[in-house]
Amino acid sequence: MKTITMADVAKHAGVSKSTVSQFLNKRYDYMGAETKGKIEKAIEELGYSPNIVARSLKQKSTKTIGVIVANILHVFSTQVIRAIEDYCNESDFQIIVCNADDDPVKEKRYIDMLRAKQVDGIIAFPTGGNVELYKKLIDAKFPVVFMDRILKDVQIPTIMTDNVKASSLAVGQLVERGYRKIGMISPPIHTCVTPRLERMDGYKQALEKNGIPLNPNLLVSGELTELADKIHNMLTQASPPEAIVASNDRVLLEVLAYTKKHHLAIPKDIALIGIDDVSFAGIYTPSLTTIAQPAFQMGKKAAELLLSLIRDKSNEEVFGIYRFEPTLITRESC
Amino acid sequence: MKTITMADVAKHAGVSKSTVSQFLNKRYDYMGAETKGKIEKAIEELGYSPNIVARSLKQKSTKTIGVIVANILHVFSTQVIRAIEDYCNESDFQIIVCNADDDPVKEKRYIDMLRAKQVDGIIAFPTGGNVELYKKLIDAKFPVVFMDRILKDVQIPTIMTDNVKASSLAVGQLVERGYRKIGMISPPIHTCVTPRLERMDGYKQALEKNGIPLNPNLLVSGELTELADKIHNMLTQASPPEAIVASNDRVLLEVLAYTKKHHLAIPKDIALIGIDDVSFAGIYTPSLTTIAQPAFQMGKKAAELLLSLIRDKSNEEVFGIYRFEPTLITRESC
DNA sequence: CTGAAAGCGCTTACAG
DNA sequence: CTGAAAGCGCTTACAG
Repeated sequence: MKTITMADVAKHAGVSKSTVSQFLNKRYDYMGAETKGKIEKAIEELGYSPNIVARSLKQKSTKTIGVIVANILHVFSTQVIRAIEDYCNESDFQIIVCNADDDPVKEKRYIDMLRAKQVDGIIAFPTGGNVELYKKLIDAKFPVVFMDRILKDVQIPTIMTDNVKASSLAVGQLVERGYRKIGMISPPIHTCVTPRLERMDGYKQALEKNGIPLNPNLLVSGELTELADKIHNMLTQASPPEAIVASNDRVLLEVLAYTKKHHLAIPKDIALIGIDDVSFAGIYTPSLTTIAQPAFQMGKKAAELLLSLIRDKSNEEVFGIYRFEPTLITRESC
Repeated sequence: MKTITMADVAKHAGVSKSTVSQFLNKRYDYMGAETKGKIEKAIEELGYSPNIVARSLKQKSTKTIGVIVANILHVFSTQVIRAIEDYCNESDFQIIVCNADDDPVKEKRYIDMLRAKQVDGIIAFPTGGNVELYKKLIDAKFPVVFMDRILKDVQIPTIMTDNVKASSLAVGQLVERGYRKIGMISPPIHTCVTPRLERMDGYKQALEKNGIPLNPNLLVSGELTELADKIHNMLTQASPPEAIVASNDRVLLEVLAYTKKHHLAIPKDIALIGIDDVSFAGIYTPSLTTIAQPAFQMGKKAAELLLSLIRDKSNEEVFGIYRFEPTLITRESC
């Protein structure tokens, strides 16, 4: 199976390679109708399809972007990827997906690999462990957009949920329902995972705004595996919370596992609101009140920004943090 | 920012491009230690990283594969992709993800694009609408592996859940629990979506094996949007089922929405088992008995087969259908 | 042990 | 309106 190239088409059509190339790139300006016809026919007959790798080498653009997520298994990442893919597809870009697993070493390997493959840009959920590398990328005017994590002192457009708002929506809803003793459960608070931090901050601010003093005993964070114990301690203390904000979907699952195991009625024994609108929120009993992140809009925006940066690498206007509003979905759990 | 090339490294190290290339490809056989040192130093000093596009053009291998799924939002697809990515990562392959949305036109566009980009192979959840195209690919010895769908008369290795077994596991469990009037609810039955067909067949076979006559009134299939009505009709007929097999996760969600809305107790009013182990199966009340598909193993196998096909394109031994055993996870819903 | 040369399949000024 | 030529950044026989 000899692969057929532009040279073959040119010979078959009786024109030069240049002319075929012009044709393929739709530079018809001065092309004779007859020439066009001959080339079309030759392409058809030979079943020619251009080699984009060769074009990429010459044009120094691969029409491909890299997307580095922490883990494609997370629903939020999946939705973001889907939105990016849809947007890119319209512009004839492809995406290479990488799972960095929150490991800076893997992240660096992927970045190097993507650059070696000459991708035109990268959208990343940065781990926080490669600040210097990202700085080099900006120095080289390599287009990058961040998603869901803020890195200090790095001039890169960043797409974020308004996490403070998310918490404030959650606390606000609980307060409105008459709860005052409101706990929060979060994954481990590392400085690099911005949403966790911001949601915690937002929780504190919202309490204050509602005139509720912060009670450290109602605040729990820890690895998923140790959360069950910590939840138990929190709920069995002298003055337990009447309501809980679950900081994300995985925490919510832990809380639900706990309430099920201990036969706690929601919202009678403990009211509940979760950040992330999980798939089963509507069919759970009771149905779960949640805060939804606009993942699709966020993914689309990330793709938009990246492609605009790819088109104009020195467009500094795009820098900054883009906040997307979460929404409250009221159901029965609080 | 001039990008630095192999020629720059060669000049800087005082050797030829060929020698640098040998070095990069670890063909150290006859290379002097001194030469090696000079090149290493030059690469280091210049911060050189090879252009893989150029290499790909010459070597006719991009170390990239395409993965065409119906929809990355489906949990099963996500898990398969994750497994593929993990496996490819070990072999220094990258994956380009495409969503064909069960649309043959989109599927064809993606296949053409991936080939133009010179990917080394494709893993696809085929729509069934591009049989001729796939046949051409095999004729051209282009490596392809199918996932989750069987296309007749196409010589392509195909990874499948043993769907008949999945249904038989489900029906078996219900029978063991004492149910005889067992219904099944399925998405629309199109011939091209193999799992639906096979699960339906498996259901029928399992009934027969258990000496239960098939009752067409206990068999429902339809679009997700019309399922609520159809479920209603099924459950309010003269002789309704005592137990239901939900053919996949999305159907299960519909059933659950229905039972919640109509305050049906599970399993008292209606017992339930779902194919696909949904994330909330354990924390639902009652917890849900499910049949799990080994998505990760399946994804890994697909990647294995594809890479082996890429290494040896005429390896016909790999053709055939690979069946993976689903497992019963017993919980409380039946 | 290392280098000169050709070539992968395109694109792009430039000449005519 | 079309073609010859150079070049993108590598790899790979081959010669020495």
